[in-house]
Amino acid sequence: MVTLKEIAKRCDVSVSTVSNILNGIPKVSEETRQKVLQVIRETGYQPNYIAQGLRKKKTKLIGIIAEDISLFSTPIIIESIMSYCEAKNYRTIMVNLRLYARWNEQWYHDEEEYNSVLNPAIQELLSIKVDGIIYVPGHARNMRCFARDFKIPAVMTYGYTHTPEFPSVVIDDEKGGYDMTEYLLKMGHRRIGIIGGRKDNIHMDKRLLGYQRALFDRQIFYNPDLVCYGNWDRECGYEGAKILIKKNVTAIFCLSDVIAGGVYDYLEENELEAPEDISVVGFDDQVIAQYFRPSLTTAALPLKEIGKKAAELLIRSLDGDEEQTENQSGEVALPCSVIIRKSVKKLL
Amino acid sequence: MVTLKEIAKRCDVSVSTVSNILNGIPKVSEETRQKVLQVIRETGYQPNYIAQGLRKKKTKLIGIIAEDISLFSTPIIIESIMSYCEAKNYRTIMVNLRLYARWNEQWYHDEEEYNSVLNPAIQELLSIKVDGIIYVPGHARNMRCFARDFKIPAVMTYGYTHTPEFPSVVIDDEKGGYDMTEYLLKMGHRRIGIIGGRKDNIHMDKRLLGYQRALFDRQIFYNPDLVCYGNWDRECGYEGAKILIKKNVTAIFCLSDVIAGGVYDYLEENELEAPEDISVVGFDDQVIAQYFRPSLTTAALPLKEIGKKAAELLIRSLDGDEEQTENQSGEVALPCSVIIRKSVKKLL
DNA sequence: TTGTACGCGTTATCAG
DNA sequence: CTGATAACGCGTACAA
Repeated sequence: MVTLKEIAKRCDVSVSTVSNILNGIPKVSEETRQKVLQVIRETGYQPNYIAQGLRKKKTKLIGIIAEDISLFSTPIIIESIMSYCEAKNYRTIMVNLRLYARWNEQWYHDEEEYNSVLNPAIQELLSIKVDGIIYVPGHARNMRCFARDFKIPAVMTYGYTHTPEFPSVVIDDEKGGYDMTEYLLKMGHRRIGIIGGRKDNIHMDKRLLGYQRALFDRQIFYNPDLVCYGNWDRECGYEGAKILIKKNVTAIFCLSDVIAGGVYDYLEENELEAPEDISVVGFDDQVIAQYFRPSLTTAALPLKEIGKKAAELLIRSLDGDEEQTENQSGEVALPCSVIIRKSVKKLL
Repeated sequence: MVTLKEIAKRCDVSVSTVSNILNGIPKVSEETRQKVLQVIRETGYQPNYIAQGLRKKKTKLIGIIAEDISLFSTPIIIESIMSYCEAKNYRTIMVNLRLYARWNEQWYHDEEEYNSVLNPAIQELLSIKVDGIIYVPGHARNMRCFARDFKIPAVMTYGYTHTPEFPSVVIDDEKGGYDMTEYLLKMGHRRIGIIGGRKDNIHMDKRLLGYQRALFDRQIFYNPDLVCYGNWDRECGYEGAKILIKKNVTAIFCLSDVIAGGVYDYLEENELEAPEDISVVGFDDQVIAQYFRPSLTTAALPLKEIGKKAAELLIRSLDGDEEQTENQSGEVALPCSVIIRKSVKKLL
C-alpha cells in the first residue's frame, strides 16, 4: 500500500506538505504541488481511510448488515443503498449474517444465538469506524438489534424498530394488499381466495388487513374461509389452490410469486388454465413472474425505494440536517405497485 | 464501543491483565480471571479487530470484491465463500463495485474507468488490513485486477488471471458444453442448434468448444449455421428460435436459462410445444428454470463449489500450507451438472 | 501483575 | 512556504 510517507520521500518533501496538497490547503508553491500530484498519479496513491478516520471524526463509510444476501430482496436493497451513498460521496461496506443459510427460517426464535451472530458483525463495523449502519433483514418483523444507547446512527429497512432514534423504512404491506385486492375487484372478482404465510407474520397480517379493507370499501363481507395460511413456499400454493378452488373462488391472491408458482402447478395438474378458468396474482414481482405462462400479475416491492430512502435518512442524519424528521415515529412506509400482466381475467 | 481499557477500569486491573486473560496467558490469579471474564460477559465486550491487526500480523479478515451483487451468480458464490471462511474462523467483509448497474454490460471496455472504481475498493480493503482478497466477477473473462506486486494473497473466481500467484477458480465451461450436448445426443438428437452470447465471450467460446467435441466424438459434422450469437438475453432466444426452427433442428441448446425463456416465447407464439415439437435446454439453472412449463433441463453452475474452493485456496495460503499447489497454473475448473427436467424429448 | 512503548497512516499544530 | 512532531484509538508485547 502506497503511503503518504512514501510519496513524501519520493518527492523530497515532508508528509505535511503532501497532506496539505491533498487537502487543498493553499500555502504550497505551485511547483512542488505539481510535482507531488504527479507522483501521486504515478503511484496510484489512495489515502488509508481507517487512518484518516483516526484523526478526523468521520470516515465517510457506511456499514450495511444483511441478514442474508441469498434472499431475493436483499441484493436489490443493498444495490440501491450503495448507489445513493456513492452519489453522496459515502463509501459502503457490507457484512452478511447468513441467517437464512444458518437456521433456515427459524432465525428469530432464538434471541441468544441471534445475538451471537449479530454482535460480532456490529463490532466489526464499529472497529472499522463506520459513520452509520443500515440493517437489511430478510423479511419484516419487529427488530431490537440496536440497543438504545447505540452510539452511531442506524437505519432499519424492512423491519420495525418502533423507536424514533432508529428510523424504519418499510413496505406498505397494508396498502399493497389493498391495491391488489382493489385491482381484482375492479376486474369483477368478488370471491377472492388468499394464500400467504403464517399467522404471526407481519407481511401476512398487513396484506390481509389491506385485503379486508378493500372488501369493506365495496361492502363485501370478509370470509375467513377463503384465507389459507402457509409457509410462503411453492408447496403451500399447490395445497392452497386445491382448497380454494373447491370453494369456488374466481381469483387467488398469492402473497408471494413463489406461492403462485404452486398454484400454477395445481392448475396444470388439473388441466385448468389461468386466467380462463381462474385468475391468479402474486406478490413480490420476482424475476420468475415474467416467465410464468401466462405471465403473472403481481405487486412489485419498492426495494430500490427502500434502499434509497434508508440511505437518505442515514446520510441526512450524518450530515446533520437534524430539522428534518420524516414523522414522529421515524417510520416510512413505501408503496408497492401492481404490475399487470396476463394472469387475471376481466369478469363480464 | 466497549474497549479493553474500560474493562480494565471496571475491574480495577490493568489492561495488560485483561489482555492476558483474553489471550489465555496463564499468569493470572483465578480470582481476577473470573471477575474479569464476568465483566466481559456483562458488557458484551468484543475486541477491536482493527486495533488487533495493528500489532498482530493477521486480522483473520477476508475481503470480498463483488463486481455486482445484483447478478444471480454472485450472492451464491459469496454465501459459499462466507460459509467456508466462518467454518475456518475467518471473518469476511464485502465491497460491491456495482459494475453492472454502472455501465450495463460494458464494464470491461474502459480500463481506466474500471480502475477508478476498482482501486478505491481495493484500497478500502487494504485500509482495513484484510489478510486476503477474493474477487467475484459477473462473468468469466481475463482479469488483470491484481498487480503482480500485490502484497496480499488473492484468489479469482470465475475469471482467468493466467498468473499462478493469483489462482483462478472457474467454471468448466468446455465440459459443461460437452456434457449437455452429449445428453442431447444420447436422447437421440443429431441436429442441435445453439443460442449463446457474443463471439468474444469466454463462456460462449468454451461451451461451444465442448459442443463441438461432443459432436466430434460421435462423428457428427459441426455445422456453424446452427450457432446463433446473441446477447444472453430473452430477446436473442426468441430471435434465435425463429432462425433455428427454420433450419429443422430437433433441439435447441440455450447457453443461458434466460435465452431459453425467449425460445419458449417463440414457441408459445407459434403454437409449438416443448418438448413435443422441439427440445430445449438451458444453462445456469437459475430459479426461473424450475418455473418454466415444461420445466427446463439445464446445467447447474458449480457456484457453491467455486466459492468454497476459492475460500479454501485463499485460507490455505494464509495459513501457510505452501506445499499444496493445485496445479502449476493455479487454475481450478469445476464441473457443471446436467439437471434433467422435462424440456427434452427422447427421439425414437 | 502492572506500566508503557509500539504499531499503523493521517491530520493538526506550531515552529522555522 | 515547509517541516517536525504530537495525537488519534486500541490492543499487544515485553520489561519491570
